[in-house]
Amino acid sequence: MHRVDPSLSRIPVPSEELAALPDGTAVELHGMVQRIRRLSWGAFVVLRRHDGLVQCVVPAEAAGDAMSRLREEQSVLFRGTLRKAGIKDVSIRLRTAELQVEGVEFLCTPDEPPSVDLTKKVLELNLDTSLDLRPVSLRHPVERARLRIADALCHGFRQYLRSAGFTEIHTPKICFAGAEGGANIFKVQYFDRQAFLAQSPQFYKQMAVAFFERVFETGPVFRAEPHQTSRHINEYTSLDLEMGFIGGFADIMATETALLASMMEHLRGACSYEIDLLGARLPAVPPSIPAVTLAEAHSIAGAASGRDYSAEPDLEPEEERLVCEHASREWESEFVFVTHFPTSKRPFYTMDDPDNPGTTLGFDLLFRGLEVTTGGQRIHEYGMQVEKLKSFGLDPADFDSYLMAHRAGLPPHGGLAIGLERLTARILDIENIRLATMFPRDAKRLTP
RNA sequence: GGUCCGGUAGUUCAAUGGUUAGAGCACCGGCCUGUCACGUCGGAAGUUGCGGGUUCGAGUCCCGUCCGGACCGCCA
Repeated sequence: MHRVDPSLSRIPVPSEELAALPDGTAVELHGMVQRIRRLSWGAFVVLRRHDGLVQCVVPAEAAGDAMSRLREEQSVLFRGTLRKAGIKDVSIRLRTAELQVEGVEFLCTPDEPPSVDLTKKVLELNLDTSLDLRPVSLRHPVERARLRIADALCHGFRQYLRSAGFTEIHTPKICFAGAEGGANIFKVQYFDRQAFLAQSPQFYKQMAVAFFERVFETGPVFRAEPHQTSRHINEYTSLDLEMGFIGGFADIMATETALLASMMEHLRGACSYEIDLLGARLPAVPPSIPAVTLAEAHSIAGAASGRDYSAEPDLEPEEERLVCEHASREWESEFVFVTHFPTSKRPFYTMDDPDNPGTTLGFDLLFRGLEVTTGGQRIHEYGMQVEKLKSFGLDPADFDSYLMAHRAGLPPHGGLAIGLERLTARILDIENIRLATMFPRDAKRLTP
């Protein structure tokens, strides 16, 4: 037996701390070689570290044959001293100092040069190429910065909800039945039975309301729909929450408003480098996000386009854009809630509005022309839920384990789900949400 | 699933139906150089997605097929 050496648990020094070190401090930096500019006396080597790029000065005499062995995408360990510098390149994170290298250790040299030019300021790849080459293309500073934004949003989501009395849960992704119904569910072989991939943590988070009152989850959900658009993928990250003891569905919208404000504040603080690099324009979350009914949304969109949408049971993508433009112009909000979708268009667990029969206490949140959230108040009474299942043509017996929670009593509750990739894409003004996804899954893409 | 658009070098793109299909970046070699999208000279790099057809001649026109994209349906 031997014990693990605890001193091996080293944390890479953040760039902010490097920037604060006095001139001449001896440091060791590891990383991968992002780009090399060879000069007569040596080379400038831009090192890709965990949190950003740093410029290193490698004199020819620094380490024997190091100059001739240097390659892009090598893993290296540089020993040297920090020196003040004024670096113009905004893709470099540490701009006030550089590493004067005195010793080089090569940890790994790639077998082939990268298949795309990672030294460019912007990786100008076709979407398909970028996705095919994901293990390489994501090494580019701009490409990986998008995922860092998504990470910060996720972190902000967790941080706010934990501070607001929510418990993080982890629900199964292999399920007996789907929450949303319909044919858009992936079947999987589960030993000798058929199971399904979760379309949503809906059932489980509702059950959890009875024991944790407020819960959230960040995890994958799966939709087997053959859609082929810039805003759909078949596996996406759902930022879910569910909360009990609500006074009405407006409580949920109010919670999302505070949540989004907190997430943006966190993002601004955690990702200033990435925000600058990507030229991201963070939205201001108003103290109160405007809300319109579906009927009002149709009327706003109709006035803008001259078309009549009033018979549509749902919002068309064009309407989402028009309503957002209207909200931005007239109400100074890039966010807008749309409420009261028809009963037939919302899942069976959605509560109907007793004051407006045929419509639901559900909402969508539109942001910069795209639906980024769906939420609503759920049915908490057993009898009401059984009746609605039947009216949807479903057999309550198929939902016995779900209805067990209703029979045992549930507080009035509701919740929502934010599409992480969609939110990220709209914040960054990315055309296709696949670029806000590390390894997107769609009808035509299963690798990498 | 429907409609429309596209597929040329590793990559991003050019190329009236008419010489040997070109350019930038990357790559390889030389020169220069505290660079920062470094500069400069040269080199290598192609089954024009695939199959058929029209034509004296097809990257280009036609048909089929494969792959991809946008929009729609559906949804976050």
